Amino acid sequence: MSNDNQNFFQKVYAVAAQIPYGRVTSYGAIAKYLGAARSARMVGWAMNGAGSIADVPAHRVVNKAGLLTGKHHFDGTNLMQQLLESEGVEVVDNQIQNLEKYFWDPFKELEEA
DNA sequence: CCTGTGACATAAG
DNA sequence: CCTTATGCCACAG
Repeated sequence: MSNDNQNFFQKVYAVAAQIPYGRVTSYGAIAKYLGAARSARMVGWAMNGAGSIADVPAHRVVNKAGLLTGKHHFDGTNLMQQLLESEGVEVVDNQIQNLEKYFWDPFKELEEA
């Protein structure tokens, strides 16, 4: 099908929208789940458009290191961190603590679902 | 079609 | 720890 390309953003939104409360995932994980592990940047970019979509909690998507690299795209300076902390996620210096504890793996969570 | 870009990831200095 | 460089790929103009 030729509509896979266009579905890329939709896929990103779909996965991001399924991130449960108090959980986080990485751009690379989503990208890989979508079959485009090298397109992690596209995931982030998709999140850029996600800012217009309330169903997509972009603040739950961080980089591989659990670092809030995308916080600069949020309204305030530490809004992203506050949102995560509000969900029970420990965030210190823009970095998620105990990432493994909060990490939400689309493969594990969705495939086994 | 070509160029620029980007919220990543990894490597190297 | 930091910055710089490269790859990678899809979208926008």
